[in-house]
Amino acid sequence: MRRFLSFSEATLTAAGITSQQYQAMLVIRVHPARAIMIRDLAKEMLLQPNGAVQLVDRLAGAGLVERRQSPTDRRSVLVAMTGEGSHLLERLAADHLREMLRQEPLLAESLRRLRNLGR
Amino acid sequence: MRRFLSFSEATLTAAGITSQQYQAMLVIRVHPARAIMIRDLAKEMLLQPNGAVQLVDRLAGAGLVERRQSPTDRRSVLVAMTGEGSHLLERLAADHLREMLRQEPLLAESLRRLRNLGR
DNA sequence: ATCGAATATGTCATGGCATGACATAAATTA
DNA sequence: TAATTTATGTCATGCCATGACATATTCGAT
Repeated sequence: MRRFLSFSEATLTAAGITSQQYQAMLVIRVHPARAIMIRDLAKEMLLQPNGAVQLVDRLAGAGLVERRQSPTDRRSVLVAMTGEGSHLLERLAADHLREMLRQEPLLAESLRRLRNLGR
Repeated sequence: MRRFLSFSEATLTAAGITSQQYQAMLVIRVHPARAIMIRDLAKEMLLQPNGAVQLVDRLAGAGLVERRQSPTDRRSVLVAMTGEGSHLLERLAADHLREMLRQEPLLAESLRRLRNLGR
């Protein structure tokens, strides 16, 4: 697990973003409307809402995400990917899947050993 | 994976330490002499040496770890667990193993799905 | 034996991340 | 309409990690 996370960290650093920013983009991407309220983003990432605000600040500052007005609630903000953000996310997700598949046998073996420990 | 890490985070927060601090203690505990040079700690944790210095600062500040003079090299410092640190580590490691075993079936299932994705 | 390079630790400034405490505006409900 | 709740945001704080740099010690080549 730690090995995979380490690969992930390196890949993301090279792309100029962090793990949290990547996770946030994944959450947005997977969301039905391709846009999400900050409150919901916070919930999915197990953060306090104000932490999510600042995460979105940084993503927006990097041009990967943009804030839109909600048509139904003037309090809330919808966060959506920019073209640049989408493009980057696709590339990174593909890299991650490839690496995950590459390391899958090793992880399976660790899991087998763990299972034996439990007996 | 994220679910387990989330459990880990909560457990560690309740104990008043962070993930990095826990990892560092594990590395020290596993080391042959039960003591480690800061340089080697940095290597194992994939950090820059100066980052490890500050991590040890915080652990020492919390009384979980202590610095000792190396008998062979006056430049270097040996970091070892205190009694308090050892005690805490044992407890946390047991909690983690228990939870890992509890979530093992779920992880195995995810791995199966991943393997199918690869075909 | 000594001088220069390499090594080990440490300091400082910076930036991302996350929290708690608090503030503001808009929506809900009583 | 008044009180409450909700959504976002600001501020101060602390951990984490980095790059740039400093100091002390050791090692190696001459």
